[in-house]
Amino acid sequence: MKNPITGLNKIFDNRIRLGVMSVLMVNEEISFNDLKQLLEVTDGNLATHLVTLEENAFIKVHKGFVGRKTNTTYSITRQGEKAFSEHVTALENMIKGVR
Amino acid sequence: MKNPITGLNKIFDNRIRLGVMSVLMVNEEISFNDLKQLLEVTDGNLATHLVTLEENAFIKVHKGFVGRKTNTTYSITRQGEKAFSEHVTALENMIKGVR
DNA sequence: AAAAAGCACTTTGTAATACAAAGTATGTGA
DNA sequence: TCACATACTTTGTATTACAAAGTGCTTTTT
Repeated sequence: MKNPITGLNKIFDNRIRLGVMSVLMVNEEISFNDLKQLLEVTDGNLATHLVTLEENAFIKVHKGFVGRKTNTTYSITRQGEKAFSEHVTALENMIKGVR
Repeated sequence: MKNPITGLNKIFDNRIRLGVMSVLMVNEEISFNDLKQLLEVTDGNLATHLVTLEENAFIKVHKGFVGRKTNTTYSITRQGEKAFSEHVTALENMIKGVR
């Protein structure tokens, strides 16, 4: 028998970071506020998790405007896609064993 | 768009507890030592995670012997199967979005 | 023009969590 | 008897997560 949790990325152990990444896999970009509402987190908490993801080069930030209001959006990077995809593969392999 | 991380069980956010559960989904029972080697954790750390799972009634403990040596084994409970299965379903739903 | 509000943070403080290492109880093999 | 194994428990520390409050900038409201 093999260790079922090898290949899981520690960054994605956290559910909020997991949520951010899975949203960004299917949305080209999403705003700070939309993310906040979608994941139901406080802004400070979301901000720190976004910093973690950015420090790992998994996401990138775009500061822009909608009309005259500031609007920061986030998108996934190549590395982010790769890392998340590998994490999901590891999850799939784990699940394969149990289902 | 819906929150992709609803339905995830917080107990299974931790990778070691996730590993224990996924092992117990496919093995009727496993010994403390085998788990320890499989998941590559220290005994103290494993013990605390096993306590957490037991407190949540997700696993149960059997103290026995192999020959004359003590041998503690763990198995999954009905509730444990249900909770883990729901967690995996939530993961699958999340993955469905991204794959 | 002043006040209030929105956005996207940053800072601060605290609570929870994770973990290694050391200690313990019980029993075994040499 | 002495060292070793099992399965913990205890202790201490480091890391993490989080809410709440504060900040700087801009816009909208009055």
